[in-house]
Parts: sequence; structure tokens; C-alpha cells
Amino acid sequence: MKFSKKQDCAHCELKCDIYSTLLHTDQASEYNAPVHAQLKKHDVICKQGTEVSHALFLTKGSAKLYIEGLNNRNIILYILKPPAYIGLLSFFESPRYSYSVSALEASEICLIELDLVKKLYIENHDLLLCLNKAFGKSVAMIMQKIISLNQKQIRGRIAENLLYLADIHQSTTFHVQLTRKEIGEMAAISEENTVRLLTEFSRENIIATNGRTIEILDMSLLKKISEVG
Amino acid sequence: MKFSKKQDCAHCELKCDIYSTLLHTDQASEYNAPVHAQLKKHDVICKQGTEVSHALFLTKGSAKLYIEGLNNRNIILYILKPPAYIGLLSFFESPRYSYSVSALEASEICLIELDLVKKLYIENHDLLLCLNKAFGKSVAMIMQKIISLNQKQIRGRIAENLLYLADIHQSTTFHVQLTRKEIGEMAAISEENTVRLLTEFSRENIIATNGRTIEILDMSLLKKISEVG
DNA sequence: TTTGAACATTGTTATAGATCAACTTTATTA
DNA sequence: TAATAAAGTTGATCTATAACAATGTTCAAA
Repeated sequence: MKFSKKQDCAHCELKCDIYSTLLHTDQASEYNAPVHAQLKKHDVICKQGTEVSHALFLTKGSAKLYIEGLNNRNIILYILKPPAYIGLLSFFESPRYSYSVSALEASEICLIELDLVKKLYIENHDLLLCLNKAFGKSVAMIMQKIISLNQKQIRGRIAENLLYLADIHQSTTFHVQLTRKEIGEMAAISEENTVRLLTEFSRENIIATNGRTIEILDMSLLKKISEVG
Repeated sequence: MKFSKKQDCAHCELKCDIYSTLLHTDQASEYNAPVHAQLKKHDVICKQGTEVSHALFLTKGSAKLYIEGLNNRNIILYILKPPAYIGLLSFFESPRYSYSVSALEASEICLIELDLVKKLYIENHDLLLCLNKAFGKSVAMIMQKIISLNQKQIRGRIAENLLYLADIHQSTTFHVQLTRKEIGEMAAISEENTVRLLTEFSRENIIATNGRTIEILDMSLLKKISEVG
């Protein structure tokens, strides 16, 4: 993780909620431009069990949010694409991260001192609601995930996650930064079975794969498989 | 769910954060005593998928928080004991509950209009931090649960949940309001295997059961079983 | 341009745990 | 208090999926 000097947010195209909030307060004067960091693939952005000190905001690239389980087995909860709050679920008064996040490709984040964010959201109604809205969404998604991991079988789980990937890429054809093992970790499936299922789906003309490029050929069938379990 | 007329919080022994906050604001004058409700066993307090309209606070009895999955199979995430915020994870701007809560015995809750709570926490630093602290704890717990459900096997999962039950009852001997099926739902195990494991643990003198009363005889062994998976 | 490491693939085997079935015990309620 | 429902228990069977094993492919980097 390479830190660059502080950059003025005025040049950032993302205009995150925190910056917008700053503009509308009288805090703007004492405003301190946040630190940016350049990340390489596989760089760990935040590590399960470590202290939460900054609000992290993903501005470029992509990252995976995962929990580190037993025997080095991870479960990927979701993929982050900018703009995204990285530490959202541990934002408020969780002293330590209960999950890890690492970069899937060359990425950029900006780090905002937690104290500043706290100050802001205590004073600002709208920022608080923005953060909490995002928060609520994450929780709903996690609940869904628990059900899926426990009550669907691997075929349904893989289908569900392929749909998810298509959704975040906004296209039925997409290139993933994920290895087969990581695709498996999204659905808590072994690497071997992940491969088997992908070839199975290919043979059934539901998808077509070419390395890490995946094309969904039969969306409605995939949805059906995902729903059935 | 039997609603009683509004009760003045001054008589409540719990003195929840919301009430304490009210006392310290100038809102106290326009304060509207919250509605109380008496619940029978099995009454549903909030239902997955329905709209969030009130902050719910458990003042008496106990309840289970669970997600309703596929084929009528539930997963119990945790047991609530007073004082507890019931709708916490859907407090902030989630329009709908992403889980359900129902009473395990005769219980009481009080219902506080969501608008009032929002007003309060926007104006009050401390209340916000209290709620968010509780929130953060829940999230950490859920992460733990995901790992446990996926990566431990049933013996470890049952052990973990017996420890959890002992913990919330603050005693190694405790009487649960849960059926064997529900104990299974805490660990995502079939009812049959739950029974089998409980008798197995009894035979091994790790626990002793008498109906719904459970005594933990060998705490450290149970912990070991829980940790190994 | 070879060499090794990471990634991907396919077949085989072993097993944890669900499901089915039958039966007993304990609560409800008419 | 009989009758019916709900909860608890035990054994036998079946299967989904992890784990193991072996081999193929890709791609840095020396």
C-alpha cells in the first residue's frame, strides 16, 4: 500500500457523501485533505481483528470483502466497486474490523480520519442517513447470504453468484478478477466443485467461459437454478 | 399482541438509552409516552419483509431473532433478553426488516415511533453512539455465525450454542424456552441430529439434560469441542 | 526457453449430515 | 380424562459435497 500525499477532493470525480457534507458545513475551512493510497493486486486494505482508525473509501479498482474463517478458509461476502465505503460495517464504534478487505486489482482508496467523520455525522443529519442507508443494505445482503450458504446447494449458490457478478458488471459478459478458488469462496464451495459446475453450466449452454471471461447465455434458466436452490 | 395504553417511562426499571436521552433534551416537554405491548409465547414481534415503523425495545421475557429461509427452514441468529433493541439492525433507513423476531415466552415490549428516535439521534451524540455500539456488536456476532455455520461441523456448532445459552443465562444450569427443533435452528442442524448430539454429550458426561433444563458439566471440554469445529 | 509457481481441470473416494420412518413421551383441549 | 396434537427419540438409508490425487495449463522471471 503506497501512500501519496494529501490530495484535494475538489479534483476527485466521485464526490463522496463525506466531501459533499464538508462543503455544506462551516468545517470546510479547517478541512484537511484526506490521504490517498495506491494499492496493488492482493494488497490488504483492512484486516479482520485490527483496529478501525479511518473511514476508507474505494475510488478506483475493485476489492473483495471476506471473513477469514477456520483453516485458512475464507468466505467472500461481496465485491466492492467504487464508489464504496469499505469499512462501513465497522464504522460506528466497532473497535475492530470483523472482516477483511483486499484489492482484486490495482486500486485506489482514500483514508479519512474517523474522528472527522464522526464529528461530521453527529452534526449532519444527511450524512448520517446516507451512511446508514448503505449500512442497512449491507445487512440485508448478509442475511440473504446466510440463507443462501446454508439452504441452497452448490448449483444454486454458483448460479446466484454468477448473477451477482453480472449485476455488478452491468453486463451478461464480464471479465472477473477472481480466481476459481475465489469464485468458490463467494459461494463457500471447494475450488474443484466450482470448476466442475462452471464446465457443467457451459456444457448445458447456460454460460460460456473463456478463462476469466464469463458470458451468461441463458439468464432466465440461471435465475431459475438460483431460486430452486 | 395485546397493546396497552401508553405508559409513562418514569416507572420502567430499565431506563433505556432513548428515555435517558429524552430526559436530557428540551424535547422532554413534547414527549409522548410510548405504547407498550404484552406478548404471548410465539407471538411475532416483527416479520421479515414488513415495514419498519417503530423502534422496538424488549422489556420483559425473551425472544428469538431469526431469518426465514427456504422451505420454511429458519436460522436463529440470537436470543434477545431485556434490555434489548429488537429492530436494531433495521433501525436506520432499512425500509423493511430483513429478519423476524418472535417471543419465546410471555413478554413485553415497548414501541417508540421511529420518527422520534431519528429526531433524537440526529440531535444527540450519545444516543447515536449507544445505538451504533450495539449495532457493531451484532454485526461482529453475525460474522462469527457465518463462519460457524459454514466451517464447523454439527458437534462443534451445538457445543458453541450450548456455551452461548449458558452465557446468556449466566449459569451452567439453565432452562431454555426452546424446543429441540429450535436449538437445531440456532446451529442450522436438523432436529434429529440435535437430539442425537444432546444425548451423545450426555452419555459423555459433558452435559446433563432433563427436558428443557440443561446443565453443563464439563465446560472446558465443551469449549474445546466448539473450537475444534 | 527453461523452470517453477500459481491456477485450472477431471476422476475417484469417503463421510457428514439430511431425510425417512416408526415409535415414545409430554402437553393441550374438548 | 379421553383424545389429539406437539415434541422428543432412535435407527437405517441415501446423497451432496469435501477431500484426495493426479495431471494439464498459463505465465513470470531467471
